Amino acid sequence: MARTQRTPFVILGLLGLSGSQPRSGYEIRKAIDTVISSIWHESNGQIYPALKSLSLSGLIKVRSEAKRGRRKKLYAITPKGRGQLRAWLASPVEIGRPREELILKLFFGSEADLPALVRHLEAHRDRARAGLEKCREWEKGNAANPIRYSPFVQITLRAGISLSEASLRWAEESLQTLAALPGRTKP
Amino acid sequence: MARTQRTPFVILGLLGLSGSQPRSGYEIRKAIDTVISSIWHESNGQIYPALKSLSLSGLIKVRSEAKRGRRKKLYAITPKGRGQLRAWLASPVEIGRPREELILKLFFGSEADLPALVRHLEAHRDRARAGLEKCREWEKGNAANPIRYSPFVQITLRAGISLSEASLRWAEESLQTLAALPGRTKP
DNA sequence: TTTGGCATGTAATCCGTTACATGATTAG
DNA sequence: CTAATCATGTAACGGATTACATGCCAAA
Repeated sequence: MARTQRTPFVILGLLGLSGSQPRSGYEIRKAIDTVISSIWHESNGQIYPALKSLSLSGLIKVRSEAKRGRRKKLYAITPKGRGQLRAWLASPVEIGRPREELILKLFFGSEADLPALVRHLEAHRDRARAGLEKCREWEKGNAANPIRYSPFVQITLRAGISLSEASLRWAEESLQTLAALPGRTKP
Repeated sequence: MARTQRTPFVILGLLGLSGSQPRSGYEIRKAIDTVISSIWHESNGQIYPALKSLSLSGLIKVRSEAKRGRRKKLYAITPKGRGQLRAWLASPVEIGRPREELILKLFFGSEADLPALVRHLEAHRDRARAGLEKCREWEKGNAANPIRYSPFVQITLRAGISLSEASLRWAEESLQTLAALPGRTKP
């Protein structure tokens, strides 16, 4: 079998966050796409089936609600679900196999045209910059707020900052290397 | 459809490397598992079917060889294949959706037990250290060698070093943060 | 009235891994 | 002799994305 499915645990994790009320599938999707968007991604085709199977296993429980005709299913984590979540959180992190397309394209760079590689690196640099900016704002917002993030969330934030910074520096440095290559006129 | 398949291009890239003679599927597999192991991964179930379809499309050509009874198929890139490779190398890098299991587990850290999180971070730190060491040795070997790596390969090396370093620093820093948490006795 | 956000879902399809099958050769 | 390495492949399965289907509500 391939990697064990992680979608259910992301859902359990979000529903288990302290001080979180029951959420609908739609809200779970939104939460993934906003608060943990730079850490994790899930599509509808994963979320809704997972919600169904989690209910069936008794790890979450549903409460249907009709808010002015608009149907809505609110899910909450059960004690059993919280147990499973804790077990997963304690289980070893599964290491993903590397698939670094940018690095691979650079590795084959001798066969490629330079302007394209430059474009790739510029795009990467811009993404790193944007990511870094986002993390820094987050951190600043946290520092200003009397209610601080948990140390755990701060650790994830620091990861984003550290890695974005490294990524950004590397991209800038590499762009300079490419610019200095023979056959390129200096700007 | 999902992401466009990249296996064929990895194969084309390896076969297209300047100064590379025809290789067998087995050798391609080995090359992936050694020289680009920290960048890319492929399994047999991907490689052999890809070789077949690449031959059928005329992007690579086969030459069967029987070396003392042991059958062996040697593949070489064709001009058409090189064209496709160049086109792919120039096409925008497809951004993978984030799936950072370690970061996610830390994010949900309030629900987890601390010793487990510490184990996760230690494992991560060790991996980062090992990766960094490997990159540094590579770089040292290169500096000592009169025939230097291409600037492109050096760029990928620098990426490995930069990111491993950042990863390592972050892990060490985070372990200290966790160690200082209430409920933990200082070592 | 039409656009966009809320809301739930399913089906097709594909990428990729695991696991297995098969067999020759070489080093210990 | 037997274990490891060389060597080529296939089948089953599962995880994940895309794309589509459906419908309500509010605001422009």
